[in-house]
Amino acid sequence: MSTRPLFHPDLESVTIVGVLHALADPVRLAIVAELRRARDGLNCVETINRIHAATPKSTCSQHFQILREAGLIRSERKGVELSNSLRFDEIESRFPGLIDSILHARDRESANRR
Amino acid sequence: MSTRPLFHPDLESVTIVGVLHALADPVRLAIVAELRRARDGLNCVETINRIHAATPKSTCSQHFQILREAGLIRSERKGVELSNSLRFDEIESRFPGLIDSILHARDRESANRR
DNA sequence: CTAGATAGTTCGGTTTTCCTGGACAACTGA
DNA sequence: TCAGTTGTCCAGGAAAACCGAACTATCTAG
Repeated sequence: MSTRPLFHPDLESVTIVGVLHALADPVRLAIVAELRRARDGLNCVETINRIHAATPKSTCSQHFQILREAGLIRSERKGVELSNSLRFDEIESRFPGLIDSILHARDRESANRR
Repeated sequence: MSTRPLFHPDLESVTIVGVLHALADPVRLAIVAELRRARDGLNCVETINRIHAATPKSTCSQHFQILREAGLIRSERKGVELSNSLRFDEIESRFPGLIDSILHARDRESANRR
């Protein structure tokens, strides 16, 4: 793993278009849903396992990078792994209700499919 | 203008990922914001004028197509033009609160920029 | 300390998607 | 019939996504 510092935009430079783009992918949306549910940070592998996605490592790495640079998640190095968590309170203060209304919409869709 | 029929997905096959992808573009998001505000259908040129976008015609045509095929707007031919309107009530019944929370987030962002 | 295993990243090539100018089709009004 | 307007289609080039393979960094067992 590289030791290059992880870039996290500050809240003011988080954009809706960036957020929507980051969420406009089934895997990334599932990652965010999972991180929303989780109490503590989750590493990438664990997150991907939980959402039952068979996505190649390099693609996952990219997905997390996109989420991070959109300002949706925060990733801290913990030894070999990253501890990823949703920047929920921050996003909530900038765009109240946004995340949950999107996640709620996703839940409704999968509920309908059954 | 072609006379080929315009495809509109029915409500059940509208997906959040599709919706988010359609909205993850500044021009398309502005179009939706404008159509949300408008009482009646707006044609493409008029819509683009109102949002002050200097976007080439062919690109606009594609933007409207993407919004239409994501299920967000309905377009009816009225002579030489299209009358575009937001499928607000439908989307609202499938994904309650989604559209407005996204548009609200967009408003907040542009309010902050001033 | 070394070997092996694990977590992520980087690189390069392929595929896919996006953007746009230019030609075109359909309608309208003069 | 002709000019102007609205929108679509097409084809290219540009940009972004995807993914295998090689690599780095860290941890653990022996």
